[in-house]
Amino acid sequence: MNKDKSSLYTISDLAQRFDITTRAIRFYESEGLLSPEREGQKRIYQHKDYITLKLILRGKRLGWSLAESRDLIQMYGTGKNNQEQYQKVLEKVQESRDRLQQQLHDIEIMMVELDEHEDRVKKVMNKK
Amino acid sequence: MNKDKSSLYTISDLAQRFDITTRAIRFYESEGLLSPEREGQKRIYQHKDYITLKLILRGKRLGWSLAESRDLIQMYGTGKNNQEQYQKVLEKVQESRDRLQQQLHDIEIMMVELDEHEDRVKKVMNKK
DNA sequence: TTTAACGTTGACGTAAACGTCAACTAGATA
DNA sequence: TATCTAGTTGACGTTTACGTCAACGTTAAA
Repeated sequence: MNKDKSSLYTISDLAQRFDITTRAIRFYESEGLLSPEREGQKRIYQHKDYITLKLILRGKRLGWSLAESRDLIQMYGTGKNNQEQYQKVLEKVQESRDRLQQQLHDIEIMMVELDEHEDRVKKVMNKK
Repeated sequence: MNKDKSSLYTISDLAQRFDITTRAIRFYESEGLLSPEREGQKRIYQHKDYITLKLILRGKRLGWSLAESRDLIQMYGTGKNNQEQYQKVLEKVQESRDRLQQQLHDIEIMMVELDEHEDRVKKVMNKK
């Protein structure tokens, strides 16, 4: 296991890589999702922080709140076998899957209805 | 075409059917998504309003803003061939589809990683 | 040594989608 | 007639996830 220099980032490094603002990154820290090292007063981020940010943003895409993502991150972070926390995360994942299922259904219907609408409009236009 | 009495609803009728509050329904009206008839000062909803509410809630599930759903609803409402509006809606639908694709990918990875995490935790426990 | 570039900590502002509460009205019922 | 039960219109409050200053501290280059 080697400590690779390339796995050190400044806050703006990370902001660029993930296309978010430094403000957002600091906010995630204030919410307990990140806890970077310091060098003086400056934050220094390591590869694990990079991974955490990936988890945060993935959670966001799935509609998770930051508090919910925090649970997931803590679970990975401790490495302990916190069964309760694990179950909570599993439930969240299941919820997300169900929501996705519903959304797939919604989108399907919406497209059918849009097609039908197009057909109706075209028919009306031909009558003229 | 018959005007069915059963297709008339009070605001709390609709609230019950869709499991939302009357406040929400009034809010949708104030945002220009609904425009029910009045009987005195009371709102009377018809079947088309029921349909509109269905569109609103489906939009919400897909992460659309009320303003976005309003475009969709207006499009259906006018019955006119507003090509520009139609294109805007189509784009929105496409966006939703893309987002869903990404989410499906995210969920898949998340589940794999949870599995891996479980395995690691179990291995550590067996070592003891 | 001054000026950039980058970083830090408050603190207040913002947007969307309602929730909550107050004050009022109208119709139905005891 | 008194009291429910629903409904109505403001108006202000709430939550989440940051955006946007302001004021200040390093560090490095000109």
